[in-house]
Amino acid sequence: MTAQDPNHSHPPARTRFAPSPTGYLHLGGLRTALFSWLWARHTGGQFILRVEDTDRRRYVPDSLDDILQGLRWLELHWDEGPDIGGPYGPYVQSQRTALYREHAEQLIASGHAYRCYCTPERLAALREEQQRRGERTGYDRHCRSLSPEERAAKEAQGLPHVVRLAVPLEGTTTVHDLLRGPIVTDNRQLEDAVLLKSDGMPTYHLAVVVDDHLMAITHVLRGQEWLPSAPLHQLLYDAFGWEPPVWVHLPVILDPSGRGKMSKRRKVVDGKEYLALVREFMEAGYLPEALFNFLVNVGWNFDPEREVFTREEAIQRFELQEIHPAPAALPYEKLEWLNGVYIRQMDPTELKRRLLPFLSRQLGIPEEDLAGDSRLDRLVPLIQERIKRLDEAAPWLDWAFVDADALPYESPNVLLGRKLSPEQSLAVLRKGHEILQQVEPFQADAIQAAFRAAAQEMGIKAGSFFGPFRGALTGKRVSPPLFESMEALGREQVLRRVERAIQALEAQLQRTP
RNA sequence: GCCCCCAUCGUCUAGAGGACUAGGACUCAGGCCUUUCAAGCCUGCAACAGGGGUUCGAAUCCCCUUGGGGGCGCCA
Repeated sequence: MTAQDPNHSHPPARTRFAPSPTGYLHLGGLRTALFSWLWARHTGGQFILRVEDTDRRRYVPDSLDDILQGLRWLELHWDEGPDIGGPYGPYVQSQRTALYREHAEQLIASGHAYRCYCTPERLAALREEQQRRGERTGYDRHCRSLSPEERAAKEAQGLPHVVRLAVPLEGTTTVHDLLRGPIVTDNRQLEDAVLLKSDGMPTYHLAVVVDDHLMAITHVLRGQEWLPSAPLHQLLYDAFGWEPPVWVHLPVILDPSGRGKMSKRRKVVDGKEYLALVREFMEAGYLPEALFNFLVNVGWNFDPEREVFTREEAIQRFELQEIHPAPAALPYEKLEWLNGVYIRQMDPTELKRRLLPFLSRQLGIPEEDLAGDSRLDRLVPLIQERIKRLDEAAPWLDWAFVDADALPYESPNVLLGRKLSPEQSLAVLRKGHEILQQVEPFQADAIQAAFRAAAQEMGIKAGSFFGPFRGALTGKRVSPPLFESMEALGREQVLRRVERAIQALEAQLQRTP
């Protein structure tokens, strides 16, 4: 049995998702969280949430809520985290600053790090000069070679300082990425990165290494943009004498045009708008189970012959080694299709329940009123196979929730049957009105049978005969199935609408004799 | 500019040297069904980036080129 055997069992893994509260959750972040969660669940381990809030300047107050909400929406529940605690807390980096300082001191003492007193101005000037000369930008290690006397003098002045990693001047550093194998970096390509900022906060490099180790994280899944700094992290693990976790650098998600990393803003390509934030997908009426299914199949493949699967099945089959390391553009049309698949296979009662907030908002009707409206129970199954997103239901159903008098016949053409003149359409409506008054029971089958008979009698194709009623009922050319819609509306409303349509057509004929 | 990663239909992907006439899905096109629109069913279009090796045999292994992506902050 090889390590790549899908049936190979793995020891319980501890994975984490470590967002920074500097912006709203986007699909790239959600995918990283999803894969981390999947691996923890697959191995029967733990999924940890940690907040990396060490950048005070970029902090966005409601972003953490947004992130937690997004994860909960997809039901990626964490076993340890800032809100629920756990044995390795606290899970918020700003509450762990003492830990980082201690570890930075430890590195200084062991000669793996040093204090640097260079001012931001000096660094900016240095970078500018390097760029002007076309050199690789980076710190020139000015403070690394300070003598003890010089250091003491700077200290005596009380100068602000950072702590930098003393990268070996020679040799190579090897990072083992699960998907790519060993990656060897010449240490001369590496910078003496800042570990502790002058405000006492750690940078990502220090914090992530200290926390992942202290929290006993076994597998680090993160975006590929971290690959270039992974050697730094390896060096830190070496300096501390710790064993690094398994690193899995996930392929970046490209924006829909396929060029460039997906941004956090919705993107317009060829006139189509592509969402980026998880909250936008929620608001647009995508189902979490569909988004879950969709995201799992980008960068990994559940089964070459099967597109639709449950989360339990995904947990069971998921394997880190099978992740495809190439960057991928999100196939949005596939998400649209998948969402439709999930809507269609949903229990209609459940669909109605999920539709309520959307219909309420879009139709301006309180949710409670809609929930108790029996018309909706009849109507929802009719649109179930016609919508791909929950926000598409309202335009299919709005006509049913206005009074007959309020229904606009904006284009008189909606009242005309296909290939029928206004006069013929009027005759059809009058005939139908008669039928609708008498037909018993007022149910789809009975109405349809009567209508078909009438159509045949008049020598009109059934489809053409039905057209004027579709318009009369809904004010639209496209609607849910006609007879079921009639049944849902009830005889009285249907008759009033047909009467109004007859009046409208009569008025039109008088105007244009 | 320097460093790194990646490379199969338009897109997401299957493919672990012979089972490849390169499979599936979305999209698109055509057809069937039909009460509008959908849904469903059927059919079709469509890819191994290029060049060198290795091998009896390469989509698969190696090298180069090209292309794409990422990174080079007291951001994460």
